[in-house]
Amino acid sequence: MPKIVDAEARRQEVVQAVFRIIAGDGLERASLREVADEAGLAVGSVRHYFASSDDLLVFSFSAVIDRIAGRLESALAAVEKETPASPEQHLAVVNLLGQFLPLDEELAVDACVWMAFRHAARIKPVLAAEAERSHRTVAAVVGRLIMLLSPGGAGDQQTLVTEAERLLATMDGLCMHALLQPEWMTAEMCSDVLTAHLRSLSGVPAAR
Amino acid sequence: MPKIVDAEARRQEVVQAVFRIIAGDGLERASLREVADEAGLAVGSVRHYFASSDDLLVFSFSAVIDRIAGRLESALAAVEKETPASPEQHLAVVNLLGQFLPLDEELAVDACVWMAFRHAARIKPVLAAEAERSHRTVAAVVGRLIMLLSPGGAGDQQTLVTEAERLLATMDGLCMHALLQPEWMTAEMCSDVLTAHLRSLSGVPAAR
DNA sequence: GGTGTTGAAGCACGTTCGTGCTAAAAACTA
DNA sequence: TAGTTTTTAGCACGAACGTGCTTCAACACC
Repeated sequence: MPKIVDAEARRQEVVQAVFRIIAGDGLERASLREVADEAGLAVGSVRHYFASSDDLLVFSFSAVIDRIAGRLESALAAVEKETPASPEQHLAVVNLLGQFLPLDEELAVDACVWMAFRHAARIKPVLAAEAERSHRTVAAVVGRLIMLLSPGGAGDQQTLVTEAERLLATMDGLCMHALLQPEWMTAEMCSDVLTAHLRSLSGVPAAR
Repeated sequence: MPKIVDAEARRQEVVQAVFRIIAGDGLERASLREVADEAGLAVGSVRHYFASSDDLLVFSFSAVIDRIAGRLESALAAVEKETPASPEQHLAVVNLLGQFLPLDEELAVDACVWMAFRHAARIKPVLAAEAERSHRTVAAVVGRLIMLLSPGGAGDQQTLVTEAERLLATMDGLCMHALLQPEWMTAEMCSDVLTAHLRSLSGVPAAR
């Protein structure tokens, strides 16, 4: 049998190297040679775990989606535990939405990588399936959140979908600005915008 | 003197070729050879008008910013002509915000190119200055729009800035989704989200 | 203890990239 | 017509890329 090596752990190490490279130098720099260097391995070793460069990228994309989705769903569970319209629920909602933003180093790396892959997927067909999974997963979480925040759970179905898409767009825009214009879009500004949106949101279903 | 060639027009043709390549195959494919092919020129010819590859990219970035800024400012002037809170003004506002979205072929190409350059600017320092100019210019337009929509022009200064950033983030998020998930974010969905946001916006300053 | 499977490493090939440089072609001036 | 300057075209070089294929060392099992 082989050398004692946990193949799955090794793959995760390589993926972490991919993340660091994308966050620091962009996705186009995530070549096999660069990744191998960053992971402290030889090119042949990386290729032993990933059949091709595309394989490595798709696997990394999938990994970052799983990380983000995991955070979002556990945060959503925390929201569901709180009683509706309570201050505790509001805090849980802010915490959930904060998972989208690059508020600490780990979140920033994931956000960078996530954005890079989603944009790359527009061009590279191999990434398209994962990009769609990413969108579906995150949209589902935001959709459930909107349902929870909608008073009584009633409300027009169409309005709920629209509000979910609106919240999702705002969060993606905030994340983008925080990544690209960090000196303008500070953490405080993010927080202000977020609370303003939540306030605007709670009013809309009632006005219908 | 030279061959009868309008140098500025020739540069614009090359820039158009850059736009087509970025929109179709991504920014990393916008190499000198590809651009020259797309423009129907030789590599040497392109290099005659642009000192380096970076030069070409920076010039193209600047060009797309000017195009977008021009559209926005003329649309903003149209908004300013209408009487506040009138249906005509509302239409003009929707038209202005529609300039952000890939609603037709030309707007889609510009949006693609704009997004690609802004994200590339995070990595490539040569693009940073133009990226900041882009952000400043667009933020100024959106800021003036928020001022126009704020009843009486009064309202807390901080609130206005927050609302401007919120609108900008939402528009960028909408644009992004329309580019990356066109099957989910249709033109109709864009319109719905946009009107929902405008409704939420008009309520906030009054509630303060 | 021998043996075979597997992780790790590296070479070689063809392609593409940016760029410095040279030379032909074209068009206006004298 | 001869000369000058701009435009166009192309070659050559070094670097980086993905990938097929080979080689070496290490460990588990019979």
